[in-house]
Amino acid sequence: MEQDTNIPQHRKVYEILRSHITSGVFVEGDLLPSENELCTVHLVTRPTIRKALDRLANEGYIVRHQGKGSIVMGIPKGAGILSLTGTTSAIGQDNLTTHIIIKPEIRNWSEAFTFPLNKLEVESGCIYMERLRLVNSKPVFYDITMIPNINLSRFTSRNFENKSLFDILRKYYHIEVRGGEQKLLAIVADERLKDYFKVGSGHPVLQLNRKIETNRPGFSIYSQVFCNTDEYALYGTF
Amino acid sequence: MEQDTNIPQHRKVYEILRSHITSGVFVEGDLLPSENELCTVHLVTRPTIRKALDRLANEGYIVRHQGKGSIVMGIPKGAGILSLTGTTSAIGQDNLTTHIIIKPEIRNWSEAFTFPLNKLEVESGCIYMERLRLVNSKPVFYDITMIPNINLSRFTSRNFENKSLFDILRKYYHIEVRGGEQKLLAIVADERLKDYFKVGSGHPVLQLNRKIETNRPGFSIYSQVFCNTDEYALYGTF
DNA sequence: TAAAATTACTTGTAAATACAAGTGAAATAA
DNA sequence: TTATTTCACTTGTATTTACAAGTAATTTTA
Repeated sequence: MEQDTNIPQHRKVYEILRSHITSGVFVEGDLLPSENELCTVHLVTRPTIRKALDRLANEGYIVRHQGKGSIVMGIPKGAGILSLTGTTSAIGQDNLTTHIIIKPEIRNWSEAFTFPLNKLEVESGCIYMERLRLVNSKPVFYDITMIPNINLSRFTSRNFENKSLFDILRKYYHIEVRGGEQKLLAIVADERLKDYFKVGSGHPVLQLNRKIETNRPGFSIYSQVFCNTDEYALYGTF
Repeated sequence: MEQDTNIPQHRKVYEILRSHITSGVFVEGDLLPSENELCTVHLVTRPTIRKALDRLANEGYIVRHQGKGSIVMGIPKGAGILSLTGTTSAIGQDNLTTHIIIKPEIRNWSEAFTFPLNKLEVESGCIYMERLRLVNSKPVFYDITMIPNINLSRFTSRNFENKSLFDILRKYYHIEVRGGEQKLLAIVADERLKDYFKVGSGHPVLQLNRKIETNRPGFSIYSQVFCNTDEYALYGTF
């Protein structure tokens, strides 16, 4: 199964400390054991410990202070909608309701919001859906999602009303987001958006085209999000 | 001038190699000199060289292959304006020209684009500047930058025409971007933006308010960027 | 009592050394 | 000629050692 050997020590220490932070053994503000303490605990030398801490610091789990120690920062915040997690976590799930405009259905496609598709993606077709997201009962997001129809059994019959698409992909299909590309524009609302957002002519709308890459090689999710930023600006950290 | 001493060796090597990549001494696909060669050139030992290369690899300037060497990847695409590095690297420096609308000057401030300021920031005042960025001779970005006037000697007399603000902060003041927050909206161009972007009434414009945190605790850079996305969408990876 | 110095920690930098492991070309053997 | 082996070179991991520099509590001194 897992080959303990072959995995470098600094990596093991990193994984252990990281899990201790994500699981709450250490919480924000805590002081990590000193490097020398970690040395004796993990039976390695300081450069090895420091390599593990380097990575944790780089990823934002800890902040190090000369003379004081390593301070735990907790799980690093994502970049909200502008980064990994999708619209749901950008707002806070409480006030977000979802209306399915077009239920997940299988369609043909040849390109996805200006992103080119590879041969397998084109041949497989896509699962297409449209959703309107309301924040405090006001329509704010209108999004079109296209997912290659590769190895996603029973996907179209699932319920997306109150669940995050990404949660479902992770839980049932072991698909996790790794990164992606996005293009951002400001446009004026067309007839459809005027209707959905209940706004007048010439209303500015933020458009976001995204290609979201996953841990499955060659499997990307494509989405186009329109956002009425009148009351809610798109917020993110980086 | 700047104190050579005090700057760690691995940092100096990093800066040198980085500048060699960004300035085109090494181009994409090139093989960097081997670690041992770099040792003899820079008169340091391998761990020091490796620390510099670690950072270059981490930031995407190079990719390392055991047994082969370090391959130059060029200037990392990064998340462009949506992430760390600012507008300059979002487009590719070649086609970007900068017009200074308001030269860096010291002003009073009490808030920064809806971001609240702490007491020290308010008391210190800010360095204020406005710039218009042209991509292929067309005005695309209009940005207002406000930097707390804390320990930035001779800052207002520096030249920002063709240099990245962040490069200057890093090189001369050892200030590095660590992360930040941003708010994104779509608006319609006001009189000023219509004038700068040479667009008509009702033209949609993307507005980006950012608070950019640095390695100096409590020292943040605030910027407001307006972007005409007619021809150039804001592009980023994550 | 209050300021200053000491001290015992912490992380930061750097060298010297050793071996493991991957790569690719040159030398060797079939 | 072709397949194999060897070898020189690359980066990866890890230890040991040493000192610098920042922090904070303690001790000393005024």
